Amino acid sequence: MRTRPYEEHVTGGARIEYKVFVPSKKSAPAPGTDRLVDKIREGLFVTYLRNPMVGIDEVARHAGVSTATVSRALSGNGHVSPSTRLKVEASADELGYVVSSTASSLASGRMKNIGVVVPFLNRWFFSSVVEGAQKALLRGGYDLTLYSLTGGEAERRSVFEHFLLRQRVDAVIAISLELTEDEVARLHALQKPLVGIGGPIEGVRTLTVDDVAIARLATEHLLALGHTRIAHIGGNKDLDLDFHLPTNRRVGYEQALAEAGVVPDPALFQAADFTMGGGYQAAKQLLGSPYDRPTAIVAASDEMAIGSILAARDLGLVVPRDVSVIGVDDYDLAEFFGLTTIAQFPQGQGEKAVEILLDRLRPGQNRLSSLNTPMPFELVVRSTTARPGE
Amino acid sequence: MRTRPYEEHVTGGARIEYKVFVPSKKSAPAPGTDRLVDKIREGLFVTYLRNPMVGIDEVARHAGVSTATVSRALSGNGHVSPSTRLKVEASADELGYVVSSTASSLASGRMKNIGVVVPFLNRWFFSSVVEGAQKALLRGGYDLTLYSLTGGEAERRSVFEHFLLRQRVDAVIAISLELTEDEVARLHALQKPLVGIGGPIEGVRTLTVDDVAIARLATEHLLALGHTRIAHIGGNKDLDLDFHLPTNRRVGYEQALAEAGVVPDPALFQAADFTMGGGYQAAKQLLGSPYDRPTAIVAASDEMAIGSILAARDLGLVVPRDVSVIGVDDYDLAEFFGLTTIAQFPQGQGEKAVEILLDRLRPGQNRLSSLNTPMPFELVVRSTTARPGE
DNA sequence: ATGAAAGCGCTAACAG
DNA sequence: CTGTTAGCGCTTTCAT
Repeated sequence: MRTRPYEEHVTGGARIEYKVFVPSKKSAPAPGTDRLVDKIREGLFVTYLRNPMVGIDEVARHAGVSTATVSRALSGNGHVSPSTRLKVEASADELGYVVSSTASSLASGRMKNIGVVVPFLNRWFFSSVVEGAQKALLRGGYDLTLYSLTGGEAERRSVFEHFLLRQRVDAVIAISLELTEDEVARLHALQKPLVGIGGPIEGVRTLTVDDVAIARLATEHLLALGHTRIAHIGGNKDLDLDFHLPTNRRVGYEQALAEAGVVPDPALFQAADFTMGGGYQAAKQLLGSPYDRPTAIVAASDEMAIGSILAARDLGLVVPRDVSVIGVDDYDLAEFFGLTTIAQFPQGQGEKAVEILLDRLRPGQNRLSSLNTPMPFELVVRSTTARPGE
Repeated sequence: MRTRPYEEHVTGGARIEYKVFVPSKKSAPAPGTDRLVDKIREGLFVTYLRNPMVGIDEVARHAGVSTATVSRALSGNGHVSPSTRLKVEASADELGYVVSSTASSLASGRMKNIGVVVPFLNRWFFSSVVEGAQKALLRGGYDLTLYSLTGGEAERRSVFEHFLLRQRVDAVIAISLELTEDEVARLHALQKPLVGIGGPIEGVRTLTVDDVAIARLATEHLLALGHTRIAHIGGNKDLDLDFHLPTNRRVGYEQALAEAGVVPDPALFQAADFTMGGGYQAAKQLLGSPYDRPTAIVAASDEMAIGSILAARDLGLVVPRDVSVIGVDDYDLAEFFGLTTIAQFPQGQGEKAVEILLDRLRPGQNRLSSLNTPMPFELVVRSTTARPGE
């Protein structure tokens, strides 16, 4: 960018002369004159319209110090006397100086930016994690660059072979991604911290919920209420995106039964796809039998649980009188349906991941801690579970 | 970054010597040896583990040309003979060269990154728009930096006063944000293209759906089926985040009625908060009256429409026999509930916004086109609407 | 079509 | 605690 003319990037076609922002007190604003352009004419924006073009040297000159001091004062790296710091901050403020992140990054090697990779964005769990991460990053002054792998294999490759390698990010968070060895290798080659959420990845620091324990807790809740014919709606194996989540939840369910001395009945298991529609179908199947039907259902996700509730209603069964239902997630609609569930805290997971990363990024803090950090979960009892009818 | 030691950033605590990646064919891999570390030892990764540290000059030397030529060949800016281009590309590939985005940005002024600002991420509409934008950006080689304003006023200010000004983005997409004049001014001061999705912002190029027309279409569908007692569940005024969306949809509803010679009955309007729970309450209210109850409901969102369906069921009414329901959005669960709705295409909106922006960013293409681009919508007839009972 | 060289705007040794 | 200065790794003019 040598001689890029100042006018080239004017937005929206409305050219505004930022340089003429001097309050013109003489002409009192006509009443009702509150359109943007008028306000600008009135100079009302003069205090906060900053010119992104002022550089560190102008600030230095204005404050009567060297650029190095300005850098130190504004970034907090290195020692500056309180008085100089104040001077510099005042100058920067007055001139509307904002550091150029590219220049800063090139010189320092820090990007103040982290990459977040998700399989989809359009699902409650993922968008919640991202939201949590975003919030935590903002607090730390970091940007979040999002990579959603929705577009299939080609897109995925492009992200891992290109985008993540551009030296754009200080670290990477991979959410619910079963990374291939190839991808892990690339990420390691980046020499940047990496944390996964959702399932152990070999050689990667990961946040996981204990899916076995979750399912066990859900089942135990039902057992404690007196149920013994407890069905389970879980996942089919080919739901690859979440590790062994379906399997683990099934194991937890069976463990709880076993501990209570109940023999799991294979007829009481149904596989579904973690959606409401899937849960609906599965539940219809389960609840169809009028004699030997289960008195309770443990669904591996809230969406499937809600589907089950709707299926029960359509069969003329009353929840929880005729059948109790418990889910996992505590998602958006769980409360509306009064669903008893095991809450996970995806926002918290996002925040935690960021916390770990920023900690790692802080110089000197090279603690490696454990490779696997367990995340909390919690039984939330609402109104879809009760003691079984006599 | 002067003397940052190479080892400082090793990930996950597992130090791997990338330099020893020479295939050691002699020792045949022991059967079953497919752990990552072993594969690395076997040199299997040698072809695609790229060293992010190789610079443009190494490539230049390797290809026997100047760095300028490498830059031109790889970026596509400026002319390079086909043969040299090939040579350069081969060298880059072989050495695993990836341009440093910071250096490139600093020199060129282009960031290859655009900022996307959303009020929430955790809602179907927003995450869908973002997903669409992401996909389109990836195709164009751009990164997406996400700013979710979930955290309230302070966070919002921080984004507009700080993050967006760091010269990080080439352009900004603001989704469903009623920007203050202050914020618009700041964004304009950035001198970067800006497009809004969801509602006209003064002086900003915007993509909007015609909410009046949408509601009219929905209402006309019901009218055409023979309904005349048509209720509307809309929004209360203080749903500020979406411009005059609630009002506009109500206007469209009333227009359609008027055109059909039906006088809108104020008793047939209910305000709700666009959620399922809100729609449920509102519909109970509407459908509670046994005599004069509406035969159809136009809900301003699918979630409220689904709430209405559930309310109808709970009142013992059958949809669509006793009451027809139509929504707006065509969101996730619409299909499961068989909901007739007016589809919007949020992904398409995201893609379109990106398209406009990238077009603007292309040198020479300073066409300003219209300030307001209408987005498509479409009636999707499913099974919650039918002719009214006799 | 290609090369030489001057920056882009900042940071961090190093010296004082 | 502060200033001087040498880069960070590219892009782009200008000259050839």
